[in-house]
Amino acid sequence: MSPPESPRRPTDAELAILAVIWERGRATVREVFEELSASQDTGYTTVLKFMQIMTDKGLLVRDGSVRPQVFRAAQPRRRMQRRLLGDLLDKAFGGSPGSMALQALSMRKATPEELRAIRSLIDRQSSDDGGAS
Amino acid sequence: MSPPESPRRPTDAELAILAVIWERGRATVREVFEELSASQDTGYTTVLKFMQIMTDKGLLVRDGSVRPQVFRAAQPRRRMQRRLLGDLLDKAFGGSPGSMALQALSMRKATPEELRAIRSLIDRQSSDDGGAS
DNA sequence: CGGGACGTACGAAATCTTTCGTGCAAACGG
DNA sequence: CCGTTTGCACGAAAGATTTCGTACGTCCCG
Repeated sequence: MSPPESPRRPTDAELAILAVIWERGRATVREVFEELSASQDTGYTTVLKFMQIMTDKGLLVRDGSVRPQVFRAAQPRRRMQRRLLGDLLDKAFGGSPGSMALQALSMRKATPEELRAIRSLIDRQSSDDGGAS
Repeated sequence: MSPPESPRRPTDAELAILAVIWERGRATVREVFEELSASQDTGYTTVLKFMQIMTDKGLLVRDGSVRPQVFRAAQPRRRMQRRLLGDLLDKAFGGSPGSMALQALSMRKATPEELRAIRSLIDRQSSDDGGAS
């Protein structure tokens, strides 16, 4: 009925909760609360309320069959990352992924493994281009 | 007085206005309005109001000495991009710039020039990392 | 059994964002 | 000079987000 097909973009507070759940795979309200309250000042019922809202929005899936009910992310982390990145790409980077990637990389150092993966992706895209210089 | 040193993060609507101003360097309310109303349904005074708010927030700088007053971005595009990217990096990518860059690049194809720049940046970081202490 | 701790739902206040309407001043054309 | 158009500021409504208080149910311990 209510849960829409395309979940609305998560707000900041929702994203903080999602981050915890993505990390753990699944979590109870208390688990999320414990983890969040370590870094920020928040109340238990506040977290609970958000998780209820997020379930309504279709961001989370709830299993109410067990006593402390457990929640999971409705969408995999990757898909959400992709969405958020795409939004930002259009809104702030004029649709230029290269500029975005460049700045992401210059912000902090990536792991050698990631660098390797990026290089490989770039090589694939470059060959497409066909440039003997 | 009011204009804080670190301007608050722009909202979606504000970002749309900033995008126009970044593109042009400077703009009047009407110019921004014309450009925005081409793609979305918005009113002139709505745009004006936003630009006033953004000036208060320190996102824009206003020159009221000329008749249609002109606005400029208080911060260069780059700095804002960096900020937004940094936010997203922490909130949705677990602080991993590599993962972020990888997904940005796999979303759309970047220009050869950008690819070249990225490769060069990666090379620099790789050598840094692997080498002697 | 009774009291407390834990879990859940709900409502609503407090804020922030988005959108205009209105009032007024300046500039412009005839 | 007078009516129209353009520009600007302000206030306030409508919507979205964030934050809890409160009420209630269940379960466990003594």
